[in-house]
Amino acid sequence: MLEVLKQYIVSKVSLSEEEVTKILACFKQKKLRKKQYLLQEGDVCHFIAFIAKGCLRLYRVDDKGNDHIVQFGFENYWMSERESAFSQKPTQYCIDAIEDSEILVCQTTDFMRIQKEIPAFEKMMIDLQSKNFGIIQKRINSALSYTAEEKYHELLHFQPEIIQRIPSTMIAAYLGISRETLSRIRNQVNKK
Amino acid sequence: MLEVLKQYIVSKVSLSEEEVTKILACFKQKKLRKKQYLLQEGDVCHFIAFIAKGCLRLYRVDDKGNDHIVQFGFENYWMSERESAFSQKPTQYCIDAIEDSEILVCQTTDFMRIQKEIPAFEKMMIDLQSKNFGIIQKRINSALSYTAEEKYHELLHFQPEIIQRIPSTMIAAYLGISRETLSRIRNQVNKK
DNA sequence: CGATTCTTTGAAAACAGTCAATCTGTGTGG
DNA sequence: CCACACAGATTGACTGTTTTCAAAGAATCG
Repeated sequence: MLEVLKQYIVSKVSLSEEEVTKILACFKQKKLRKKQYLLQEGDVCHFIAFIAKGCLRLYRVDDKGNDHIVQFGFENYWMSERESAFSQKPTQYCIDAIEDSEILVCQTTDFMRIQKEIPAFEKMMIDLQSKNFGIIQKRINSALSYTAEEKYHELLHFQPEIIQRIPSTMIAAYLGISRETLSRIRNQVNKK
Repeated sequence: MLEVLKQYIVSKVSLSEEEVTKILACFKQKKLRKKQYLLQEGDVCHFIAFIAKGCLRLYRVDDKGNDHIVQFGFENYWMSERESAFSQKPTQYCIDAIEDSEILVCQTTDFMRIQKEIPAFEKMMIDLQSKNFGIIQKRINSALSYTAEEKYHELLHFQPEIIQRIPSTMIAAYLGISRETLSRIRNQVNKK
């Protein structure tokens, strides 16, 4: 399972064998069953996780009990709640597994340390974060400007993996529309 | 004008006089007239700017010509289009001044350099970014889950400065609702 | 002061949400 | 292997919200 992370790292940056080993040493394997929590509202997030297999979600539950999904994570994605991890304050979000998953977990403190020790690794993470920033900006944009149908088509076009793998209730919670509306849109699309 | 940035920095981290001078040396003053662009769609963003006075917006124009505002920036805020700045690719966003403004501009390359040279400064920026991440996550959440009226109330509560300073057309573009709807909501609120 | 831009208001139409009922598929236990 | 229960997905009718369009009113700037 560590092998997946190793492959991921060497594909992104060139590091010595030694450095790679040092990085991998900070991670612990963990298996998550479907629906199992990795982080719950009120916890402080002390980790960053790499997804070797499966898929997770980061979401928030509102007063009425509805959840709103901020982000999905699949194989080769990182998952964390940065706000809490940096501020060391309790989070308002949850993370759980959508499928049985295998992840590699690193404590925030260790993660900061290896970033400092291995600048190339730090650079990789900074690049990733700025890319992420772009994605999240795009997401704000589409949430603000698109109709339900347009949101669905955007997803179909840019993240078809989500549509294939994720149950539709969750897709609705990700797009900010009701299950029923999503269902109707799907039907229309299929008829065409 | 550099004084504003200096005050900002020393209030956040403790640095030697020398280090502060080194940082300030990377910034150039620039005045922006109201409506003047700092970044246009298609440009590559090579800078990060500190707002000493005034206010700016980061936004995107869609196919129909409507703009959608991702972010406002006031005094003591940083403004940049990170995605483009990191990837060195043309941006899809615009930045312009909402009021006559005074900003301090630093080239991305210089900025990266001083971050490396002065770790405390880097830490300050990383902290800031994670805080920013939290804000942006909250923004996704409210865009997905709130009605127009709830969005307005949230703004009134958490960012009253925006309501006081920004013309309402732009507030609507920020909340993802039409000007007319915003106008009606304002009226209802005033009557109560 | 005139011109332009921004804001408000009304009425109709489009859109999406809610509720309730039905349908589908999956897995479980008898 | 079947019957049943359960969760998820679909459908229809209705309701409520938001947009759109058009027109009028207010504010701002040169």
